[in-house]
Amino acid sequence: MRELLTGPPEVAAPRLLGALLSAGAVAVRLTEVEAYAGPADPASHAFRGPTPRTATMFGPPGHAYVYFSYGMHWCMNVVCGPAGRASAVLLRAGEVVAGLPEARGRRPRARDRDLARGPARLTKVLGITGADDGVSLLATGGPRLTLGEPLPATAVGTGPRVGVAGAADTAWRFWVAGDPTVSVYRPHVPRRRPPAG
DNA sequence: CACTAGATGCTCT
DNA sequence: GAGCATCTAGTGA
Repeated sequence: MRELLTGPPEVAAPRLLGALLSAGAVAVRLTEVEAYAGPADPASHAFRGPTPRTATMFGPPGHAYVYFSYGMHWCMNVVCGPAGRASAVLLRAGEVVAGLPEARGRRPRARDRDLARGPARLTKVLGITGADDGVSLLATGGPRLTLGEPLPATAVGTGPRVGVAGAADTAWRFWVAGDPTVSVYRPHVPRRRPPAG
């Protein structure tokens, strides 16, 4: 796992499909991920160099990069690549395989297959917030948040990343083919400015 | 099912 | 101030 996460994100990302992400009682089997290649990637938060928010991405691999999105949501990445490269894998969706009661309690209106179908839904169901930014996912000793060894790869679908403006044609989104918990593709749409005045 | 609009606040320029 | 690696509720078929 550590060797895998030391490599480039477009290699690590598809291999993480099927891996188990555990947070307390709730666990998710990853079914959809995206690769982000740091300063070399126009879609990456690290594109314009390090900032306070993206500091974790520039740190060692195997840690969680958690950021706040759209004023309401948390999204989680796994930092990969050599330290300083700021590469990461965004965890976009998964299937809840443990702690179903807790998961349902955190998203009471969602059907089971939608519980972790989307990056912000996944963090909500697992109870992940900015407090988890920077924690190691590979540590031993029973930490709250852990990433298990990936299973042998099954059929993997690939396509462009969801909702990104830069490098919109780069096919760095990977998912478990045919899995119902994979989110729907949506291209980037510029936010319409409210009328002036 | 498809599509639209609004919520909501942090981050960086 | 502009721009978000999003989600939900609403409408219409």
